[in-house]
Formats: sequence, structure tokens, C-alpha cells
Amino acid sequence: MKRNTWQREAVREALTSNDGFVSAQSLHTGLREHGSPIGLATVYRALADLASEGEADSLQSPEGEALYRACSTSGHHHHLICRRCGTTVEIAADDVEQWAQRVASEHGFTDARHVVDVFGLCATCTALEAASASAPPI
Amino acid sequence: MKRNTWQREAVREALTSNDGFVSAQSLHTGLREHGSPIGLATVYRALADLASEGEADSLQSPEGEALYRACSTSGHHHHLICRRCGTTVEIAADDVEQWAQRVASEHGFTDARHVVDVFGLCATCTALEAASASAPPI
DNA sequence: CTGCTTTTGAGTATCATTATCAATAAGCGC
DNA sequence: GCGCTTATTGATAATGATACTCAAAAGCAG
Ligand SMILES: [Mn+2]
Ligand SMILES: [Mn+2]
Ligand SMILES: [Zn+2]
Ligand SMILES: [Zn+2]
Repeated sequence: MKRNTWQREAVREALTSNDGFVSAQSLHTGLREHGSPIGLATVYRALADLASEGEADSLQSPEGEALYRACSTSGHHHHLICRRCGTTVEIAADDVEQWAQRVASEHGFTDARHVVDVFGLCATCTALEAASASAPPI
Repeated sequence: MKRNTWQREAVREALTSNDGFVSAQSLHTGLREHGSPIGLATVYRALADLASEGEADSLQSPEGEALYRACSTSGHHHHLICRRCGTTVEIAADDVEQWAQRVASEHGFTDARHVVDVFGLCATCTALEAASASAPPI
């Protein structure tokens, strides 16, 4: 049977209290910095579990690192992610769902899944970027 | 200046003669098996160059490995990929382009890029799958 | 051809992720 | 509460992809 441990709960909470996507590594570092003695392997396992149970969403960063997030929307959805700060907006996209399904079957493909993510700079990071770009060097 | 070497050409050819997405590792293994003494680091460098020059497309496999392909379409496009054999179909998706752009700006995001890939089983692999599933064990 | 400079590649380093496995601790019946 | 069974943990090692190092090799302008 599946047992309840403070470790799993700690990972769940850390994910929930974070509003953007995070990597297993950074989540582990964060927990440690807050005094938790949780092990790295356990964080990886907990995240994999949460993801397989549908409690967390995961995606590959453009650099290839796996990122996780506790999403509020329960059904299938996609994400708009700030590539600087990780801030994430959940987005529904019925049109895209249908498009993906149609395009696959039109070419004889079955069992189609899709990866649809939008990466950009959130409003805050856009402002910061502009400020630092126009700021004169010392 | 950029020099021409048989290594870069070998990678370009290997990519072109392959109709699906391939990883740097498997491309290197393939070249070696055909007698080429090309080095692994060179394959990585050549693929990175081809990708940055727009001669190759790249994406992250669901497992996080970088895959490359020499695409016939020159402009921006997406892919329908067989997760078993790698066979790839290039697909245009104007609707999705506009959707991505709109969704980003609606939320104040700037400099938006998107990742849109469809993975499935091509017709051939679907048939093979069905055959092996119904085939009685010895 | 010569000389300068880029490119190569074997080896090493890095970094994320997974596997090991002995020690620990849930949850169960009592 | 008390053991007992067994899932879970975590330090550590293993794996695997990718990047770096640097001396040797090879383009190419003159
Ligand atoms: Mn979708
Ligand atoms: Mn697009
Ligand atoms: Zn941001
Ligand atoms: Zn196939």
C-alpha cells in the first residue's frame, strides 16, 4: 500500500507554494535551505509520483531539464511560461486540441499526444529587462 | 572564416539521408558503423551549427534527449513524429501560430516562442503493433 | 608551399537523473 | 502501545547526454 511520509508532503507543499515551474534540483535545494534534510532521490521520486497521479504537470525546459508544477486546473491544459522567472499561466486551447487530433489522423497516425508550450517574458520581467537595458553603465 | 570539412559534410549527409529525427548519439553511432572515424564532439558541434544556421530543426524528445532533422521546408513549421520509428511529417499550423501569439500578448508576455510537437504511431508502426499484439505466443 | 587559424577528437568534466541497498519508519493486527 | 512486515528513504555510486580541454591535424589566403 502507499504510505504517507512527511517527505512526500514536503514536496507537495513546496510545489504548491511555488507558482511557477521548478526543477527537481532547485526544489531540493530550496527545501534544504529551509532546513529540511530531505534527500535528492526522494524529491525525484515524489515528483515522479505526483506527476503520474496527475497532481503535478511536467514539461521539458528548452534546455532539456524536467520541470514540475502543481496545477490548479485538473483537466488537460497547456502553459504560458516566463523563461526568466518561471511564472506560469494555465491556458486551455480547445482549438489546438482538435488541430492536433486532426493533423495526426489525417496522416494515419494513432495514439497521438502533443506537446504545446509557450515561453516568453512575463510583463514584470519585460519591464525589468527594459530598465536594465536602458540603464547607463557606471 | 567558416571552413569546410568532410566531417561537417558527413553529418549533413547523414541527417539528410535520414527521414526522421535522430539524436547526436545515434547519428554518431551510425556514422561509425559505416566506417567513418568522426568524433562524437564533432557530431555535437556540427549539429549545433546546422541548427543555428537553420539547416536543421531540433526538438526535445519526451525523454529529454535533443533530436535533429534536416527539414525540407525552409520556413517555420512543426512536426508530427512517430515515437516508435522516428518517421516525421512536417506540418504548417497558421492557426496555432496566431493562437500562441495572441495568448502570450493577452497575458502581457513578450518575445514569445512556442514548442508544438505531435507524437504518435505512424500507420506502419500502428499495423505492426496490432499484428504483434494479436500474434499468439509460441 | 607557408603560415596563420580554425577544426578536430580523445579524453575528461559536468550535470541531471536513476539505481543500489542497508537503515528507517508507516501502517497493520494484536 | 508493541512488534512485524514491507514500503520508503537517502547516501552513494552508476548512467547517460552533453560540454570542455588542448595538442595535433587540416583549411585556406597569400
Ligand atoms: Mn492539449
Ligand atoms: Mn509554430
Ligand atoms: Zn517573469
Ligand atoms: Zn513509425
